[in-house]
Amino acid sequence: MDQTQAPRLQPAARLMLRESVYESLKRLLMDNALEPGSRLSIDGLARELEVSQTPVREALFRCEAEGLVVRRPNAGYLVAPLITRDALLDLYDLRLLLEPTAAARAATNATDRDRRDIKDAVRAMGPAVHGDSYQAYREFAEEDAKLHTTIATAAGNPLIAETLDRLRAHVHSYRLYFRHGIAEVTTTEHQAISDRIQAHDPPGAEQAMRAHLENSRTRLLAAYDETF
Amino acid sequence: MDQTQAPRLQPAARLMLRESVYESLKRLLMDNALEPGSRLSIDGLARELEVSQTPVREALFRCEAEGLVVRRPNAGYLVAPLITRDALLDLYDLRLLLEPTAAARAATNATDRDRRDIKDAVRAMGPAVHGDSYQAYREFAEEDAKLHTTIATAAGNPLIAETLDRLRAHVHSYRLYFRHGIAEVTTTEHQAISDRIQAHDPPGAEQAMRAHLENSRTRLLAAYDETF
DNA sequence: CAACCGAAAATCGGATACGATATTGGAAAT
DNA sequence: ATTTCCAATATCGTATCCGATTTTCGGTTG
Repeated sequence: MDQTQAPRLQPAARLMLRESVYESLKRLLMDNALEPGSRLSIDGLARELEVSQTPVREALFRCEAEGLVVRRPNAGYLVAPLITRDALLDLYDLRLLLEPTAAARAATNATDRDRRDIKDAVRAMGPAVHGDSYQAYREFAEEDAKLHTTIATAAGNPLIAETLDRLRAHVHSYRLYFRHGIAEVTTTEHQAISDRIQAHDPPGAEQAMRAHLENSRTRLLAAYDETF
Repeated sequence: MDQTQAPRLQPAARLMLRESVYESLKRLLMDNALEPGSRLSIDGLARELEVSQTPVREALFRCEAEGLVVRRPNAGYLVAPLITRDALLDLYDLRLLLEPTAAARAATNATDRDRRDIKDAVRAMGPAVHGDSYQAYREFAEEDAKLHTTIATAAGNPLIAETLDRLRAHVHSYRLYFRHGIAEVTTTEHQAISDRIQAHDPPGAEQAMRAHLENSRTRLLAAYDETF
């Protein structure tokens, strides 16, 4: 019964190692633990995370597809730079095409379950602002993303929700606010959207969402311009 | 100077092997050379394409992200099933949210270069219909995708063009038409869109694009219902 | 002193082999 | 005919090696 093999700290963790590496990397990136523009060496990450290179490469591959890192052929990966001002405007432009419509549809199509989820998501965001730490804002950003996703899902076309998720708007704003400092948070705008959806008021929901996005864009641009 | 090494047929093809594997796989999938739902073994593909497993795994990873294949954890990959009728409706729903607006914007924002590209793309689609083969329709589908991308790009917000590309609408319709038989092709609708953009007529372009998408949806649904 | 050049070091893309684990398909048994 | 069990097979991750390219760094030159 003696172990002739070298002892394994993690005996072949069958829990989808590539996923956990991806999550670890994403967290490192989102928390700005890695400076935008700095290099990401494959086996450096492998050593740091104590896994082999295979799952690291797959995680980087995925992050590249999501725009979190950029690849230079035969020269490794870099942490993706912060979103530019122009790209930020494009992002909100697209959101303004999709989300007000989604909110209006949610006001008619949402199931009771959907409406409850939306109400819960708004309520969950109140306490998240308490702490002054980055961690607190991070939680807020995640809750915010969840609310918008819930509304888009309630609209009835899953493709719209997927498309919005893919924009990772909350990642960009989080990374910006991280540099600028904690932003004030407006629960009232979210409350207004939820109210109009609960009231089965499509035009109201659409308008509330549009106003929220436009205000959000203004706040984020102000943060951007103050930082740079 | 004698080569003690075994001769290499492709001396370390530095042309990004993962890319070419991805392209090969995508072509196999699009041409329905692989039945939807059938299994895709990693080293089976590796042997067939005469590469090692490493680039195959990365190509499959990418195809999974694009929805061309589906993965069952610890049990390999399957060729993704054809799009469902509901998903087809969702797809056109989203396109109708984005593309008419994009066409209207293109009518105002397009540069001279953009307008020329659009004109060329429409012109290129005339001859492509000639052959009766699948190959001919494949070329048409690619040209069609290019036209829509060009218009979206001319609208000025690259994020919109990316979003539309990611839907891979032409892949879905190609795979459907492949099963159903060759569909007739309407160049007149494309011509109308191009005309309105060339004439700097935003409402006209928007309307022409909307009509085109609605007709396209009708045609594709008819093909779908006849097939199943 | 700055700019350029070339060799060494680091790193990437890929190949290959191997172990552990999970799935699968078929034979045996109820 | 349905269930159980087992062997074959495939995936996922590890470890290691290789050629090619990129980067870095030191030295030479204008």
